[in-house]
Parts: sequence; structure tokens; C-alpha cells
Amino acid sequence: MSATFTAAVINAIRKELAVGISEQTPLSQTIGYRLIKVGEMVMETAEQVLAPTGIKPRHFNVLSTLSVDATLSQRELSTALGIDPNVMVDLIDELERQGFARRERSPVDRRRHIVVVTPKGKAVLTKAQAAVNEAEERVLGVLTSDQRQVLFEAAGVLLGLAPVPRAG
Amino acid sequence: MSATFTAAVINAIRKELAVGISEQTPLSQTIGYRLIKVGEMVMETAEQVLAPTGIKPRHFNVLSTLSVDATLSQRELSTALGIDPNVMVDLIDELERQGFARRERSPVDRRRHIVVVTPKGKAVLTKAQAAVNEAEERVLGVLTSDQRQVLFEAAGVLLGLAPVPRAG
DNA sequence: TATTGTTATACTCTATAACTATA
DNA sequence: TATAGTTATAGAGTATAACAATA
Repeated sequence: MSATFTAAVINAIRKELAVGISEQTPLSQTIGYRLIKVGEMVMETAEQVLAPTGIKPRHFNVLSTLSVDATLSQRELSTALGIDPNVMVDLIDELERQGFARRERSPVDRRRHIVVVTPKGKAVLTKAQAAVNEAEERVLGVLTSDQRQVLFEAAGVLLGLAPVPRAG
Repeated sequence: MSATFTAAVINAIRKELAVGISEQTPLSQTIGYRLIKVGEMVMETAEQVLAPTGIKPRHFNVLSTLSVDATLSQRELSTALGIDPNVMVDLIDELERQGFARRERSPVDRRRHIVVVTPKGKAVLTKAQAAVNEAEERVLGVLTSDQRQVLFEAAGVLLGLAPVPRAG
């Protein structure tokens, strides 16, 4: 039921996007244009499936990153996620307003604001992660597992990421 | 020389993007996040390699689309490219100001503005196309041809495009 | 009545620089 | 001096609705 709703949302997005990339234009036959449109589609999907949880992709990214390293400061989050520090201020403000995180002064360097995820923040992350996982499964479900693997690796190469950072 | 400059630009973009997607975050291990970042990288690359020609990706898209069907109206361009009609107004305004295109009333339906590409517009499209081709070759050059093929097809599937619209 | 193009408006995003407090 | 965070501001981009001309 929640799954059905998600599927409907994703199909609507794909349909909408497909119109915007009709074969009327030669651009649709270039890899570059397709990659841009796919990125937009994935972002739109993320926004829509996260909406019911009350957070946006950026908040999700912050919470997700903090779930692995809980000692990151605003500055470190900014550089890790490619978000400008002044934008990060508003982001953390919003997370604080919603009770999902709070700022704590670092004892060793009082300039730094460590961002601490609250239990409520952890709960919303769990829900959001499930929604994202389900959406990803659904969106990429039209691909073969070989295609998905190549997509993952090729994107990593394009972004200059180390291949398989954590083996086995 | 122009080629060297392009390579430097692209490497700079990849480096910048790579920072924004460091392995500090578990997001970098998801296909979705990678696809979003790849799309952003491709878009940034397009903007930078087109800059010397005086046009932006959207102007390029319009000119490119018109080069295949020269009878399109603003409305048709809007839907084909997924750009809002009110945005298309400014876009065509800019192309007119630069002497790359002009509006002509359709004789059969005077509401429609057919967008006509001028010789100057065709010239800039040729230059822009060359710049885009070279950039694409350079950016995707780090991939194997198998990877590129899968990327192209998988992106097409994700966007709901017909496979191989023009065979042979 | 409906559609094409246009204009106006408000809203969101982003980029830049200045400011503070700490180091 | 340099850095972390904050604030202010301006610019770009986007979405919405209203409007005139035409169908």
C-alpha cells in the first residue's frame, strides 16, 4: 500500500521526464544529455519519496553521513557533501527545529559545532532510509543486475572514486 | 591547445566533484547518489566548455533540436526539452539578441512563433557541437566502450526511451 | 472556450562577502 | 593571521497565475 503509492509516484516521475526527453531531439541520443536527465529524475524521486518523512534529500544526506561518523562538524559535513557552509547553517537549523539534531560545541576547539543526531533523528533516518531503498529498488528494478553493476562502477570512475573502497 | 584547455577544465571539475563525494559518506556507495553527482558533473562540464562560444546548455539544446526540425514553435520546443514556456520566452529573446535565431509568425496559425535559426546561429551550433563532442569524448574516455554502451542503454531504459529508435 | 506567447510576481537556490568568536 | 560559523545581500533559476492575441 505504501509500496503501491511509491510505485505510482515513480511511474509518474518517469513519465513526466520521458516527455522532456522525447526523440524529437537529437540530444536524447547522447550519453551526456541522458546522464543529466537521469540525475534529475533520481533527485526528483528522492524528493518525493522523502516528503512523507518530513525531510529533504539534503537533510537525509546529513543524517546519513552522521550515522557513520558522529563527530563531524558543520565544516566537515559541508566539504564531505559538497554543500556551501552558509547553506549548511540553514540545514542544521531546520534539523534542530524538527528535533532531529542539535549543535554541540567541541570541547577541544570551541569554534567547531559538532552536529549530534537525536534519537528522533535516528528514527526519521531509519524511515527515510527504508523509503529511499525501496524507491531505488523500484527505479533501478527495470535494469538487469549486470547493468546496475556497470552503472555503479562507471559512475564511480567518472567521479574519481576509489574502486571498492571496502573489500569483502 | 584548445584541446588541452578543455582537458584542464574537465579535470578541474572532476576533482572538485570528487571532493564533494568523498568516501566519508555512505551515500557514495549508492547508485542513486552517484547518478545525481554524475549528472551535475556533466552539466557543469557542458556549461564550461560552451562558455567560450557565448551560449549555455539550454541555448545549445534549442539550436540542436531546431537543426533537426526547423518548423518547431516555442511551445513545441518547451515540451520537447522539458522547459517551461515562460522560460522559453527569455531563452529565445537571448538567442535573438545574439543574432542566433529569430521568431516568425506561423502563416497557418498566427499564435505560433516558429523559431528560425540564422546562419550565425548555425555557425555557433557547429562550434558548440564540436566543443561538446570533444568534452564528452574526454569525460567518458576513462570508461571502456562496453561501459559506455551499457551507460547509454541503461539511461535510456531509466528514462523510458525506446531502444535504438533508428536501427542500422 | 482553448491555446500561444508574454508578463509579473513570488519563491527557492546559490554565490559572495562581511562579520564574530575562537584559535 | 587563519578558521568555523553566521548573517546579509544580490543574482539566477523556477513555478504560478494572469493577460492579450488568435483560434
